[in-house]
Formats: sequence, structure tokens, C-alpha cells
Amino acid sequence: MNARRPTISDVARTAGVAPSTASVVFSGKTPVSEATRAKVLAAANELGYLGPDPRAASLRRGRSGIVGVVSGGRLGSVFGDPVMRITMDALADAVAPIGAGLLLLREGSVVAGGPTLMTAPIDAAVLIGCSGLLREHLAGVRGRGIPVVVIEGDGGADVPRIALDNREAQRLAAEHVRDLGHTRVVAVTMPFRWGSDPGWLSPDDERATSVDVVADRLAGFRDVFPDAAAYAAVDSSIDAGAAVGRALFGGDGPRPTAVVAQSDLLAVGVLRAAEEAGLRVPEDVSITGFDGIVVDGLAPYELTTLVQPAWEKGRAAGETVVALLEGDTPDSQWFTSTFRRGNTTASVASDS
Amino acid sequence: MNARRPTISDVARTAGVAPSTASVVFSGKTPVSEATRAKVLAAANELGYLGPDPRAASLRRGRSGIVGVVSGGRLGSVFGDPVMRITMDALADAVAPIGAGLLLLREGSVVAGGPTLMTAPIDAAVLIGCSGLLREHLAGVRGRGIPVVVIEGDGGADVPRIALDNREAQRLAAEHVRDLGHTRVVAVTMPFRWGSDPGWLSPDDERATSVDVVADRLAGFRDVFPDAAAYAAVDSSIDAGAAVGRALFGGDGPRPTAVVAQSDLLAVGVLRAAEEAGLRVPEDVSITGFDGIVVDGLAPYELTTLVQPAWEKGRAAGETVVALLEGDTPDSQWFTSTFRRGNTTASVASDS
DNA sequence: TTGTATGCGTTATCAA
DNA sequence: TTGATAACGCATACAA
Repeated sequence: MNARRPTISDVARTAGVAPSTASVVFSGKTPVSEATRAKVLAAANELGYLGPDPRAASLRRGRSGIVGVVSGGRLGSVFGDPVMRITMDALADAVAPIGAGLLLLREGSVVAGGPTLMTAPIDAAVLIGCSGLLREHLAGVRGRGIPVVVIEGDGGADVPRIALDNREAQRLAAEHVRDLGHTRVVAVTMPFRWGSDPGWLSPDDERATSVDVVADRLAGFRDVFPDAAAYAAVDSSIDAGAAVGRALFGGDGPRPTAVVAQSDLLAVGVLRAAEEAGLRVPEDVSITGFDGIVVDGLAPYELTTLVQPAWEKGRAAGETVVALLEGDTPDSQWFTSTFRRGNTTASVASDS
Repeated sequence: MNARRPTISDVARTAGVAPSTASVVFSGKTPVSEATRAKVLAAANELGYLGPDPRAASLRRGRSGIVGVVSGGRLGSVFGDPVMRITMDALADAVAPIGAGLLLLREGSVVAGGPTLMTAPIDAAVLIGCSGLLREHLAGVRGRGIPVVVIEGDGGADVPRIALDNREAQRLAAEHVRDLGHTRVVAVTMPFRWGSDPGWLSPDDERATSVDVVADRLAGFRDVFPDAAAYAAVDSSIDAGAAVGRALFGGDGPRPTAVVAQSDLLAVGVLRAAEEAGLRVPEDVSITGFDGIVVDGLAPYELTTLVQPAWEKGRAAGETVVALLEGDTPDSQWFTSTFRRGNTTASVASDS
């Protein structure tokens, strides 16, 4: 016996119909008489045929039903951020109706040999929180005719973007802090480059910041505090924020009276470090976050932060992908964050 | 001009070589003289050819470089669990060397039309934390010759498993609690069915529990407390645990003196609810978790829990996939958890 | 080291 | 409603 798996031609032959007819029975794209449908199904059953081979179907159709999602860093750190999870969730929902799923791709391959934008059979790509370095790769994918959507970043002229008012929003937080009278203020940023070390941002670092979201939020901060110091965390997590906070509060130098963090997770970490250092929030130090996520166990604190529409961003990205695949030319979409005053900010203490 | 994208044949023709030669230049599977390589590359450049089409290559090779990862529930809730993130991260690392990436597939499609095990061009599938219901689908994929690996579950006779000693480990926790003198003990479980409602588990529910990991851990608990009540959470998260905790501690009935939770996140939620209810941990109520993850902001508590090797499990799953794709017949692997005593358990108070 | 020939399994197009 | 035909773009076995 032949160990070869049955193909749709085998089924057609057994059923006594043309391959194209058998194909149509499975795809349902054309009406088929009940009689032939039954014959074909019977033959398929007899031969153990389980339906069209997705690989062959992709070649023929020119569609694989796969959307590549490129993000910086490891899965663990990317999905550790609730905003990212929500965004991805909405994205997955939005592309599901066209039968598409998400293929996880990592910028700057962590492990050699992994799949890339150029080698994976993707129909479209979504870049999320990637560094600008990735733009070169974009040329390749786009040259192939693969649509690209960029979330929180700039993919170049005609790459639709899903953007957030990072700069304006972060400026709001900075202004809030300034209006409370703070002058010794420090910005805590997310990593400015994939895999960058934590530490104070030098002017060079700052100029070389390649992650748009980091650069934009920092710019908003700089609009208000042009000369303040900025400290980059190793990633956007509570742990990373706590590490930064220990550096800020543990030293002998003058302590900041306010910290403007680029994410809620970082802010919570800083807050924990402040508590560890015996500082009261907001009396001794004011802290702002960014994202507007719910951090469990934070009570009685409620972070002063900027609430961003993460779900909507993901949905919009997915819908943009769908539109592009249908040949439309969707516009970029800008979303706005909402300032939410919590109880982690207060006027600067007169004696501090 | 023809808008058609150049193919490798076009490149070969322009370079004045055979298609197979041009192919080899890109795949590097066979030595090519420097001269022809240069010719081919020049031609490719001239035509704007960007390398082999991954879809065509998959058909020809019979490999797409895609591993489907099936999990229950939404992305957000799946990746909300640190154990899952670590496992997926390790899995991604382990399959990267063969050029494979992870395609996210959801059990019980949340949204109609999404990709499925049968329609996605996958080379292999990894089931993780799925319900037993999925086993039917397994027949289909396996019939296609697609290797399957199951993490924390049973895929049937010759499906390699990556297993954890859930029952034995959970029994250890239960014994610990029993040895501390507790008799009013409640188990808090993860959802016993995808999308199941939270609430007390009836005997019927318990019999119908289709998620192996839930059933196994519950069995371990039952080995020690055959008649204790069990309460199912809506997912494995702090919030879900807190909701359960409020139900346990908020009522008028007799309060449990110990809670055996099926995950650390649930345990932390229960702990928070206990605090809310004005109970002291561990004086008034003892709590155990499962997983051994680091939950930030939990200090001064250190959960009494079972530490499981999440990374190793993910790696093992990935390596098993690779072995299967190479035609080997790898064995299942069993991993063990380690009991870790924290400060969330204590002897039952004499007056309680 | 290069070229020739073939088929991977399907589906779109068109004509019957 | 069905069937014949022709790609889809590539990579391999084998011969030269």
C-alpha cells in the first residue's frame, strides 16, 4: 500500500468527479448538487481525506491566514504588560473574521534561526512597540506586497499607523507635576533600545532613542522639564520600576520630589521602592504613571496616570490589516489618552 | 509593464542560469561558484526579487515553520499568568532553531472565523492547559500527520506529554495544611471548563471537570480532604481569587481556616480578600498557592506553595516538537514540583 | 558545479 | 451544476 496521504485528486477520482468539483465541495464557494456532495464526502471518508492541505491552499490562494506580530523583547516581557495583552487580544479578535491568526515574531531574534518577517508565510505584519531600527526590514516585507501596520511608531510614508498622543499626554502629566510646585523631577523611561541597560540617560542615549513611544513620551516630559534627569528601566515592569526607584531613593544625593514614569507598571515599582525607603506617597514624593491599567493590590493608592485606549488600538490595528488585505487604503488612526488624577501626586512639601 | 512580482525563474533567466541554480543561491544547500552567485544576486537586485516566497517554499518542503499553540480562553487571560508566559517563552526559544514560530490558536473560538488546527498551515501543535474536549480535534490533526504535544493534559495513547506531578504536589500542600490541624478547608480551583462560571463545585461539576490540570490538582486535594468544599474561580488571576475570597470570607457561614488554591495568583487574591475582611494571615486563615512564581508587592508575605519548573516544561515541549518533526519518537516527560513553605500557613488557632 | 525535469496539492477561470 | 486546464513559486533527484 502507498503510505502517501490522499489528496483531493484521489478523492475526486474515487468519487468519480473532477478535482475541481471535489475542491468546491470542501470550499463551498460554488453550489454543488446534493448527490455529488454526498459522493465526494463518502469518498473522502473512505480514503481518510481530512480536507485541503493548508499549505497548498495558501500557495494557490496567495493567502496563509497568518498575521505576523512583531514586538521587541521576549514574549515574557512583552506579555507581562497588561496594555500589550489587551492590545493583542483585540488585534486577534479583529483579524479572526477573515480567518487569520497571530504569529509571534520577535524583533532582533533572541535565538538564532527563528522565523523572520521575510521567511514566515505571513499575509500582513503588525509592528508593536518596535524600535525604529526595524524600519529597514520593512522595505523587504513591503516590497513583497505584504501590508504593514505600525502601532506606536512610524513605519514611513504610506504605512498606516495606530498612534497615541504620547507626547501631549505625557506633557499633561509633567504639567500637572509642575503645577504642584515640583522642580526636582525625574523621568523614568522604558528601555530606549531593545536590550539596553538600565541607568541614567545621557544626552547621547536620549538622541539615540530608537523606540518611538519612549522618545515621544520623553519629549512630552522635556516640553515641561527640559533639563530634568531621566532614568531608563530595563523593561516595563514593576520589578524594573522598583529597581529604578531604589536607585533614585537609595542614594545620598538629593532625592526627587516627583517621578514621572512612562508606564503604570514602572510607576508602581517606583512607588514600592519609595515605601521601602520610608518615603510617603504623595507627601514625600509624587508619582505619575501611564496607561491607566488596573494594578491589583495597589490600594489604597490610585495612580495619577494617563488612561489609554488599549483595546481600541488593537482593534483598530486589526481592522486596518483587514482593510489592507481587501485592497483598501485605510488611514492612520490617532488615539488620545485621558488624564486621571489619583492620589499619588500632591503639592511639593514646603520643607523638602 | 507587467505588475507581476518576479519569481526565482525570472531571476534565473535574467542571470542566465537554471532556476535550480538560482534557488540554490538563496537556500545555500549546495555549493555555488562565486561567479554565478554574484550573477544571480545581481539579477535579483535588478528585478527587485526579495527571496523565495515562503508560501511556495512551504508547499514544496512540506514545512511551514509554524507551530500552533492552542490554549483555552482569551490571550489576555492566558498570558496574564506568569507561568504561561514563561512556558511559552521557553517553547518559542526551543523551536526557534528549526526556524519555527508560534501561531496563537484559541480553543473554542472566541470569535467566529478564526484559524483552527485544521485550517492553519502548521507543522506541529502544542496544546497547553486545554480541556479534554479538545481531544476530538486531535484526531484530525494527527490524521494529517501533524505531530502533537500536550502540556498538562492527556492527548491519548501516543501523544507525547509534558506533565507535572499535579496530584502528588497538591496532595503535599493539603497534607501540610492537614498536619497544621486544619479541618475547615476549602479548595479554590481554576475554571474547570473553558468559560465556566465561578462558584461552588457540585459533585456533578467535579465529575465533569474537563481540564486535566484542574482535575488532577483537585484529586490531590481530595486525597487528603475527601469531603471538603471546592470553589471554582473564573480564571487564574488575582482578581478572580479575590472574588472567591470575598465569597468565602464575606458570608455569614463558618469561615474556612485554610484555603488551598490551585495557583499562586488565586492564592494572592484570596489573601487580599482575607485582608479586606480583617482576617490575619496566617493566624486566622492559612493559604497555599501553586506555581512558585514571584508576585510583586506581596511582601511581607511569602506564599506557601509548590514551585513548578515552568521554563523547563516549555523547553521540553519545544524539544519534543523538534524531535517529532525530525521523525523521532520522543517520550513523555514528567516534571516535579517542589514544596516551599512560606509564611502564609500556620497551625490552626485553638479558638477558631 | 550546473542544468533538466518533475511534482508539491490546491483552486480560479472558463467553457460546457 | 460540472469538468478541463492552468497556474501558484519553489526545491529536489538526478543527470550532465
